[in-house]
Amino acid sequence: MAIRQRRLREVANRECLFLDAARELICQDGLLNLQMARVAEKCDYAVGTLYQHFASKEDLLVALSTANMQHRVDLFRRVAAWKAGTRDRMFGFAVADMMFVRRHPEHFRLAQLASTEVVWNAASPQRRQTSLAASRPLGRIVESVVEEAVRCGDLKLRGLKPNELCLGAWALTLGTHDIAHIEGLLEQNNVRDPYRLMLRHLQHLLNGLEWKPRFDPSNTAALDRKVKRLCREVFDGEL
Amino acid sequence: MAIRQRRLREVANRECLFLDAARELICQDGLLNLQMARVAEKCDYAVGTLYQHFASKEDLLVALSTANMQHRVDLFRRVAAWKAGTRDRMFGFAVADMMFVRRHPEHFRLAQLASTEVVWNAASPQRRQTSLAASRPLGRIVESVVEEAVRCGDLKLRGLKPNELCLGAWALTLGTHDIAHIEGLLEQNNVRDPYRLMLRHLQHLLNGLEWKPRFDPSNTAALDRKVKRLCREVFDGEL
DNA sequence: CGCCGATTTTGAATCCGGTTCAAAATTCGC
DNA sequence: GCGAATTTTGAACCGGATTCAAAATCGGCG
Repeated sequence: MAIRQRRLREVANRECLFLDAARELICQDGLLNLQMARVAEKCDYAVGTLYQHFASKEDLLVALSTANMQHRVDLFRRVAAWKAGTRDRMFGFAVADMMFVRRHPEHFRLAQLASTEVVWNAASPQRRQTSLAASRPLGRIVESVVEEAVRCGDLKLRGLKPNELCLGAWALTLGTHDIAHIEGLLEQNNVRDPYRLMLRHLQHLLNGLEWKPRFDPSNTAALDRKVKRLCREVFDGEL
Repeated sequence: MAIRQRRLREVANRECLFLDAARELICQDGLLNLQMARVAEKCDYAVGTLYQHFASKEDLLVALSTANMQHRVDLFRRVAAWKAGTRDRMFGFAVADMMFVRRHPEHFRLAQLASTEVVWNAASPQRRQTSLAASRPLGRIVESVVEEAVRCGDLKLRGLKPNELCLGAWALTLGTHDIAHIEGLLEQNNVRDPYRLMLRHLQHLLNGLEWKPRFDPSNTAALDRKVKRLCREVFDGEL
C-alpha cells in the first residue's frame, strides 16, 4: 500500500508544479492570457495530464486562488499571536490583509475573478468545497480574537455571534479592495490612499462597536504609528 | 445635417436594442452562456453590425453594466429627496443598494464580472471612460447628503473630505455583496441574513463617525422599522 | 430619375484556445 | 517476463469570438 501513498504524493506534487507554473505565467503575461496549453508545456507535461488534475480552466483558477489563500492565513496567524490588545489585533488583521493585497495585487485579481459566478460555478463542486474549507481558518482566527475580547471585557456582543460581528470589518476590507482595483475610479473620485482611509473607517467601526480601548481615528499620526508598530513587530519591517 | 442626427439617433437606438437583448439572454441562459451571435440574431442583425457597436464581448458587458447603473442612480435620487434626517438618508442609500441587488442579482453579478481586470481591461478605453462617468452621479448624490449633514451640524468631517467619508459605507456595502454572492460561504460561516447585518454594521459605523442622531444598532426591532418606513415612503412599499 | 462614390451591413470564413479521447507508454502484480 | 490495468500523450475536435471582402444601401448630383 506504500506504493499507493507514493503515487498520491507524486500527484500532489505535480499539482503544485502546475499551480506554480500557472502563477508564474499569470505574473508574466497577465491573467487574461493564461492558456492551459502553456501551463502544461511549461511543466513538460501533455495537456491531457493537466486535465487529470483540473476539470477545466476555471477549476484551475479556483484551485490557484485557494492555494494563494494559505499565505494570508499565515499572516493572520502571526497577527493573532501578537502580544497586543484585542482591538489592535483586530485592526492588525485588516493591515495584514491590506499588505497582502498590496504586495500581491495579482492574487486579489485572481481571487476576485474566481469568486465570480462565471468562474466559480464552472469549477468542480469538489474544488469549490475545498476552497471554502481553506477559507475557514481565516474566519476562525478572527473569531477567536473576538471571543477573547468578549472574555476580557473589551467588547460586548450585544446579541451578535462572533462571526456576525466580524462581518462588518470583513466587508469593509473586501469592498475597499474592490474599489481600489477598478482603474480610474479613485482618480475620478479624487481619493488618494484608499487603504489608509479604510483603516481609519475600520477604527470608526470599532468605535461604533465600542471595542475598547477607544481610539481617535482623526489622529492620523497615531494611526500611522499603529501601522508602523505592527509592521515592525509582526511583519519583520516589510511594508 | 439633420440626416446625420437621425442616423445618430438610429444607431443609439440600436445600441439599446442590443443591450436589451443581451440583458434578456443573460436572464434566460445565464451570464456564462451569453453569445455574441445570439445577441445579434435576437435583434435580426448580422454579427458584424453588433461589432460596430461593441469592440468585443467584454466591451458589451461593460456597456451593459453601465446601462444598468442608471436604475441605481434613480433609486439614490429618490432617497436623497426623501424628507428625513441626513443620517436616515445615508442609511437609505445602503438600503436602496441592498434592495437593488436583491431584486436584480444578475445586475450585481454582471457588475462584478465587468469590474474584473480581465473584462475591464478588454473593454475599449472609451467604454471604460463612459462607465466611470456614469458612476459619478452616485458619488455626487451621496456626497451632497454628507455636505448637508455637515452644514446642519449632524456630522463633523474631522479632516476628511466628503467623498472620503463616504468610502467606508461604500466599501461596506460592496463587500457585503461580494460575501453574499459566493455560494456556500455564508452557509459555512453560519450567517443567516448578511444584509440585515450589513445595515446594523453601517449603523455602528455611523455611530463611530458620530453622525447624529445616535442610534442603537442592537435594537433590531427599531432597525427593521427604519427599513419598513423607508420602503413605504420611498420605494412605494416594494420590498 | 438614374448614376456613382461613400457608407453600412452582412455572414461565411478564420482563428483561437479549451477540451477530448484513442492510441502509446508505463506501472504493477504475478 | 508477461498481460491487465492505469496513466500519459497530443493531434484532432469543437464552440464561439472576431474579421473582412463582398453585397446592399444611402445620399448627393446632373
